[in-house]
Amino acid sequence: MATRTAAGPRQRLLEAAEELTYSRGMNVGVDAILKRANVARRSLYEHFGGKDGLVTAVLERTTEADERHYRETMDAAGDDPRKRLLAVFDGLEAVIAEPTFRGCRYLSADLALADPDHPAHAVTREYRRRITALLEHELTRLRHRAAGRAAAQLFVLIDGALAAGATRRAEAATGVGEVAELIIDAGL
Amino acid sequence: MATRTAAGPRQRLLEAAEELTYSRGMNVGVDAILKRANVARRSLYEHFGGKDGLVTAVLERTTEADERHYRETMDAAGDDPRKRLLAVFDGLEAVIAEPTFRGCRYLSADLALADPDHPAHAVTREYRRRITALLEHELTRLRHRAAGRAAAQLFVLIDGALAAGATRRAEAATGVGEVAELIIDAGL
DNA sequence: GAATATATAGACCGGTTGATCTACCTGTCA
DNA sequence: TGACAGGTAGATCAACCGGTCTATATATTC
Repeated sequence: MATRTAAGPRQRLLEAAEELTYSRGMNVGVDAILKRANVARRSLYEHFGGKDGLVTAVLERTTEADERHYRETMDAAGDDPRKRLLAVFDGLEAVIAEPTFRGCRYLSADLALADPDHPAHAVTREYRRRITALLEHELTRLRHRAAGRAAAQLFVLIDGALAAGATRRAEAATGVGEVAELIIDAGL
Repeated sequence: MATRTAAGPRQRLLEAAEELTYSRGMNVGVDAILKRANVARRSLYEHFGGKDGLVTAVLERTTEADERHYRETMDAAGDDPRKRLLAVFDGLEAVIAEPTFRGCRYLSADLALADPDHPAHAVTREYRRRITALLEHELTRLRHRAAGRAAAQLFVLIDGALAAGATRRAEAATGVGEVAELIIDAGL
C-alpha cells in the first residue's frame, strides 16, 4: 500500500519547489523550500541528489502539465485548426491577467541558470520544441503555405506576450490574438 | 582639470558592471565587479551607495544608449515611417545574431530583481514607455488606424524576439520583420 | 521481536554574499 | 609646507549559500 499520510516528502518537495521557484525565482534558497515542504534536509538529497536535481524535476513536471494544458485548450475549442490556434492565444491573455502570473517559468529558468550545461536547459528546450510542433501541426492541417515558419512566428509571439506580461501586466497582452490571426491568415 | 588617467573609478565601475551584469547576470558578485574595474571596494560605496545603486546607474546608462540606438537605426533608414519601423526589426535580427547576445538586459533585470520596490524597475518601465512612444510616433505619421495598439503589438514582438533569441538563437528571429509588416499594414 | 528502510531534526562545513571599517597612499591647492 | 579630498588595499562582519554529517524516530516487513 502506498503511504496514506497526505503525500510523501518527495511530492511535498516538488510542490514547494514549484511554488517557490516561481514566486521567488530560481535563486530561492534550499532552506526556504525545505521549510515550506516540511521536509528534512537529508530527504532532498536522498530523492533528488541536490538542488539542481530538484529544480530539474520540477521543470519536467510543469512542462508536462503545461503541454497538457495547451492540448486541452485546443481540444476545448473544437476541431477547426484555426479556432484551436486562436484559443491558445485567448488562453494566454487569460493566464497573464491572473494576479499570480509572474512571467514564463522557463524563460526565467534559462536566464537565471547561467551554466549552459545545467540539465534544466535540456528540459526547457524540449518543451519549446514540443509546443512549436503542436502549433505547426494545426497550421499544417490548415494547409498553411509555410507552416514551420508560421509556427516559429507564433511561438515568438507567445514568448513576447509572456515576457511583456511579466514586466507590464496591463497593456501587455494587448491584441496578441489579433497578431496571431494575421500570421495564420497570411499563409492561407 | 579633469583627471587624465584613463577614466576615473566611477566610470570604470559603470563599465565593468555593465559588462558583468549582462554576461553573468544581475546576480554577479560585487567582488567580481571590483576586480574587473580595478577599483577599491570603498569607492563603490562612495559613488553609488551600494550594489543596488550601481546596477540602477548602469541601467540608466544603457537605456539612454539603447534609445539612442533605436533612433539612429530609424534615422539611417531615411524618412519613410514604414521603412523606419522595419529597420528596427532588421536591426533586431542582427543584434540577436551577434555571438555576444545573451537576451534582453532589462527583462533579465526585472526577472532577477524579485523585490518590486527595487529602483531598477522604474528605469526599465520608463525605457519601455519611451520606446513604445517612439514606435507609436512613426505609426501615427503613417496614419495607422490604431497607432497605440499597433505600437504595443510591435513592442510585444520585440520582447518576443529578444526572449526567443536568448533561449534558442538559431530559429529565433525567424521572420519577426515579416510579422511587423503584417501589424503595420493591417492598419493602413 | 528484530531488522530494515525511510523519515526527521539539526549541527556543521567551506565558501560567498553585500557591506563596513581602518590604515595608508597620492595628487591638488591654499 | 601642510591640509585635505579622493583613491587603494585589505581585514572584518553577519548572513546566507548548497551540501554533508550524526543521531534519533517511525514505520513496514520478515
